[in-house]
Amino acid sequence: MAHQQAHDEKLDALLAAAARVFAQRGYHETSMRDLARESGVSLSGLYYYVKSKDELLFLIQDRNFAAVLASMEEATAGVENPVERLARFVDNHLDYFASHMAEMKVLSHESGALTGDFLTRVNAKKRDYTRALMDILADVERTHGPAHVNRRIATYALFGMMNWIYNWYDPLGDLSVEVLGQSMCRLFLGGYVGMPVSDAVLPHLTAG
Amino acid sequence: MAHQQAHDEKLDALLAAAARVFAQRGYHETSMRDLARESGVSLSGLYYYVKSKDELLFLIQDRNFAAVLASMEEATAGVENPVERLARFVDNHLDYFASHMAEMKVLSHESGALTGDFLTRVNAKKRDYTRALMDILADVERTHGPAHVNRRIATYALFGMMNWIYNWYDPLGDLSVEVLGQSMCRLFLGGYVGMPVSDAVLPHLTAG
DNA sequence: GTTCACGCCGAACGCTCGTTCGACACCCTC
DNA sequence: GAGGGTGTCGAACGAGCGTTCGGCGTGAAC
Repeated sequence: MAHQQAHDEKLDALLAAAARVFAQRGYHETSMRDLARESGVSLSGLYYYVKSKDELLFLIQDRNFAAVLASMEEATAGVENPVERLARFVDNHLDYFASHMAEMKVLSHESGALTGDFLTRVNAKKRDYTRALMDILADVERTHGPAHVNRRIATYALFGMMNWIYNWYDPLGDLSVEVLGQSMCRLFLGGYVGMPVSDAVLPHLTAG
Repeated sequence: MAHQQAHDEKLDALLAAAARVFAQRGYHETSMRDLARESGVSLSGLYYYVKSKDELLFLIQDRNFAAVLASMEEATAGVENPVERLARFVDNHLDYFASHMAEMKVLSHESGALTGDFLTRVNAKKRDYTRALMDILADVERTHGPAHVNRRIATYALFGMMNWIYNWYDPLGDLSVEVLGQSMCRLFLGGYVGMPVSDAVLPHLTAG
């Protein structure tokens, strides 16, 4: 139905605008009046698309988490080599991050702003995503010798270096997201299992 | 003068209580009434110690940044070996972080909430601190072979894995801050200059 | 015994917040 | 052309916000 599609498109645009403002000013500092002004809709008009400000934040977080999860599963599907699986995970994460900077900043920075059912549902996705990386690390250990550091610490350290980029990285600057991904893979793998990554051991990074 | 000292002590207690609440609820979600309730002072009584809510946040950030900066300078003073300097930097950072979890979460999470002069002053300290780590990395490169990744990326990656801990680390859990520091040093050095850190190359970590 | 700064407070001000409500124009269906 | 769902709006509500102000008790200074 055309109605439904137009409705969804407008909601998407609204969420995108909201994410932009949330990323810039922060969730709690942003008023519904700000969002109305920025998205070209009246204050009360917002409530036709969204039940509350909370739900707005939830929709941004839930949709983007779902997208990065799906994208990650597609990127790693069928890849047998654990190191390459890891590289694809990292690449996918940074790639999505860089091309949805505002949304991902909201995801990383405002994760504590949700409550109740909304929080539970987003946390479930977060748990799945974290688990996926941890499983890859377990595979890497199996094939590339013992880990030099605790797996849980390694997992969160890797997420830390990736997610922190919203504090400093400029997608339009001179550092490409490919270099970023390759760098973090090297940094991580070299320390985690002592892998010498100075040479081209990550073929897919150059192959596209 | 005894008056001044008592005043300062009360201000310190107030800042500590405020940092605790800010860390839990966030800066903007916390009202001055919340702080009054939590610190046992009346709402208007707060304004005897502090000019505004903004200044309260600034004082928390500025004082703790100054403390971690001074502590870092003391920890690295006189240490010649670049790798050990790096290890001490990391240890100091994580140590201060773990023992001032609330304050450091405020520092990491609410860095964008300041404006104007307050922002400028905190950013200056942040720049100094970042520069200090970058200089250590330059020394490490000089003595331990060429870097495998861009120095700027490496710097922020290391800060990322360290600062991210406020999202997952429990100082009272079974992971000690010593293990945390050692792990992140290994992780970083192994990937940055290909240093094999599986054996005890970081003497001070076990020596205290 | 008066003075005065200090530490602290209750009450209030003006403002902004998220949300609701009733209404209006539009367009498709019959 | 009547009816009803869809999309949008201005105006208003009650609540909570950061901040201010006048005043009160206390203890040291003279």
